[in-house]
Amino acid sequence: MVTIYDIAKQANVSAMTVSKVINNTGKISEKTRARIKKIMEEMNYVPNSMARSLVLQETKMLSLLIPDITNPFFTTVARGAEDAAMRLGYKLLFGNSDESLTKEKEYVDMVLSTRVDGVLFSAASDESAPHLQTLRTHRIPFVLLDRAVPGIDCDTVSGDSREGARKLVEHLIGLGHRRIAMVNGSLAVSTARERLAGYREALKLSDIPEDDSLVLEMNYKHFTDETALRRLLTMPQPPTAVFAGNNFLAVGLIRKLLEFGVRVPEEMSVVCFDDLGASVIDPFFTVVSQPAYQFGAMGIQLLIERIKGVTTPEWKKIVLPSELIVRGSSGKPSAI
Amino acid sequence: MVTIYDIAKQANVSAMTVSKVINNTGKISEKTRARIKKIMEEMNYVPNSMARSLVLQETKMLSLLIPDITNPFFTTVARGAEDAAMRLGYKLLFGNSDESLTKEKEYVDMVLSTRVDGVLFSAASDESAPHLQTLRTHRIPFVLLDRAVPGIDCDTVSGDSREGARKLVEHLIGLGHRRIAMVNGSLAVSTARERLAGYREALKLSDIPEDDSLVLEMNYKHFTDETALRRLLTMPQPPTAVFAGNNFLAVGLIRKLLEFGVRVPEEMSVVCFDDLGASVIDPFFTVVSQPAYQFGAMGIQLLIERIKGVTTPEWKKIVLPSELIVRGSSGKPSAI
DNA sequence: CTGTTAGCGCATTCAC
DNA sequence: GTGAATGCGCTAACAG
Repeated sequence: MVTIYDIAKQANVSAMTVSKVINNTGKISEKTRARIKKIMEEMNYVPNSMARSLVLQETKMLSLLIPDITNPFFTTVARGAEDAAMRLGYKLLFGNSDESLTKEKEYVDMVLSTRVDGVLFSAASDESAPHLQTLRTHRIPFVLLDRAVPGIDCDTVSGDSREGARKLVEHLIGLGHRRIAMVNGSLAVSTARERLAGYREALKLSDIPEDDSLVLEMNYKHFTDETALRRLLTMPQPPTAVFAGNNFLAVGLIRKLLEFGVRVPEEMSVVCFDDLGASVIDPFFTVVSQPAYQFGAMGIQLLIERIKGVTTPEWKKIVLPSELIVRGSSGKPSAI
Repeated sequence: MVTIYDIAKQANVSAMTVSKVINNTGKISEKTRARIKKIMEEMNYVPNSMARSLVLQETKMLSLLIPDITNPFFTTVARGAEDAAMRLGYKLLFGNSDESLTKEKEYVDMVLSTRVDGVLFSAASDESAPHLQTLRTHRIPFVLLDRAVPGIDCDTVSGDSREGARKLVEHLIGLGHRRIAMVNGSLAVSTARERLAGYREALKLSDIPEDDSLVLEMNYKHFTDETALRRLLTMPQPPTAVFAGNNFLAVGLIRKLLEFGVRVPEEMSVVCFDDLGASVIDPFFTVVSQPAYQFGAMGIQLLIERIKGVTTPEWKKIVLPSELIVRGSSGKPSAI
C-alpha cells in the first residue's frame, strides 16, 4: 500500500507537506503542490480512511438500517438516503434487519465498532428501544425513520399514518362500505398502531360501530394468517372492504382472495398504505402513497445537521405528507 | 470513547492483557479474564474496528456493488450476499451504481479508501473494465457478479443468459410464433449480448430467418423507446411475441402495450428474464427465473475463499442454473 | 512556506 | 501469565 511517506520520499518533502496537499490545508507553493499531486497520481495513491478516521475521530460514514430490503418502499428510501449522503460527502453503510430484533442487535454492534458518525434508523419494533439506548450511551446520533419508538425522544422523519389511514377508510366509507376489515402489521410497530387508530377514527366519525373481529394482526412482511381471512369471509355479515396496513399485506391478501375466488373490487374492495414500485404492470391498488425517496433524503439531511450541531437542540419531528391515490382496487359495495 | 487503556486502568492490568482477552490469544488466568470481561461490560466497551484494521491490515468488510437497487433481482442478490457475509464474519458495504459509470467510479474510489477486503461487483457495463483494473492495481480481490466484463479475467458468479434466452424463445417457437421481437438492454452489458445470442441461436435452430428490425436496444432500467415499439407494431408483418431482456423492460413494454390497446397474450406474447418479486399480485410473466439469492450468497463465499487464499489459483467460474416458468403472458399466436 | 513531534486505538514481538 | 516497546497511516499543533 502506498502511503504519504512513499509520496513524500519521492517528492523530497516531508509527509506533512503531502498531507497538506491532500487536504488543501495550510500554505503550499503551487510548484510543490503540483509536483506532489503528479506523484500521487503516478503512484496510485489513495488515502487510507481508517487512519484518517482514527485521528480525526470521525468516519464520514453514516448507516441506514431498514427492516425489509425487498420492500420497494424501503429501497426507495435507500436511494434517497444514498443520494443525499453522497451529495453531502458521506458514505452509507446499509443494513437490513429483516424485521428481526436479533439481526437488528447484531447490526447495532457492528455500527458501534465501525464508529459511524450517525445512524438513520427504521426500527423493527417497539422492542428496539434498548438498541437505541445503546446508540445513545455511545453518543452516536440517530434519526428515527418512518417508525416511532415509545420511550425514545429524538429526531424523526415519518409520515402521518393516522391521517393516511383515515383518508383511506373514509374513501371506502364514501363509496358506501360499512363493514370494513383491517389487515395490519404487528401492533408492536408504531405505524401499525397509528394506522389502526386512523381506521377507528374514520369509523367513529361516520358512526359506524367498531367490530374487533374485523381487525387482523399479522406482520408487515407477509400475509400469514389464511384461516383468519377465511373466518372473515364466512362471517354472518362479512366485510365488503379491507384496509391493508401496508403494500405487502395487500398483495398477500389479494392473492388469497383470488385463490378463494373473491373478485376485487366487485366483491371486495382493497386499499393499502404505500405503493408497490416499478415491478407492477398495472397499478391497481388504491393507496395512500408516501414520498419514500424524501424520507431517505430528509432523514440523512437531518442526521447530518444533528451531527454537525448546526440545528436547534430540540428534536425535530419532520412529518411528510401522504397522498390518496384512487385506483381500481376499490369500488362500491355490491348491492346483494 | 472507552479504550482498552481505560479498561486496563480499571482492572489494574496493562492494555496488552485486555487486548489478549478480547482476542482470546495468549495465556491469561481465568480470574483476570473474567474480571476484565466484567469491566468491559460495565464500561460498555466496544472495540474500535478502525484501529484494529489499521494494524491488522484487514477490515473484515466486503462491498457489494449493484447496478439497480430498485430491481427485485438485485435486492434479492443483496439479501443473499448480506446473509452470507454476516455468517462468515464480514460486514457488507452496499453500493448502488444506478447503471451509471460515473457513480460506479465514485464508488470504487470510496471502496479503495475504505480498504475493504474484497468487492462483489456487478458491472454497469463493459466500460467498467478500468474500474476493475483499478481494483486489481490495488490488489483488492473481486468477484464479478451476473455480468462479465471483456478483458477482465477473474472469479465469476453468473447465470447462463444464452441458454436462458434460448429456452424462452424456443418456448415461443413451440407455441407457434415465427415473428419474435426482442427488447434488450444495452449491448454494452454482457448479459444483453448473451441473451441476444441465445435469441438468435433459437431462431436459427428452427430455421426462422433473422430480422434485425425486430431487435430493439434500450437499457435494463427502463423501457425508453416508445416510437421503436410503435414502429414494430405497424410493420407489414408485426411480431406476435416479444422477448424482453429483463423484468423491468417487460413491465415497461407491457404497460405500453396496454396503452396501445394490444392484449397480452391474445395479440402479443411477452416473456422475459428474471422474476418480479413479492410486489406482484398475480405472477403473470412467463420468465426464466434465476436464483438471485444464491448469486449473492455464492458470490460472497467465493470472494472470501479468494481473500483467504484457500482456493485454487485458477479463476472459478460459477454458473447457476435458470428455470423456465411458463405463465399467462405467453400463448399461441392469434390465427389472423 | 515546510518540517518535527506526538498521538488516535490497537496488536505483534519479545522480554520478564 | 503479564507487560513495555513499537508501529499501522494519518493529521493537529506548533516550530522553524
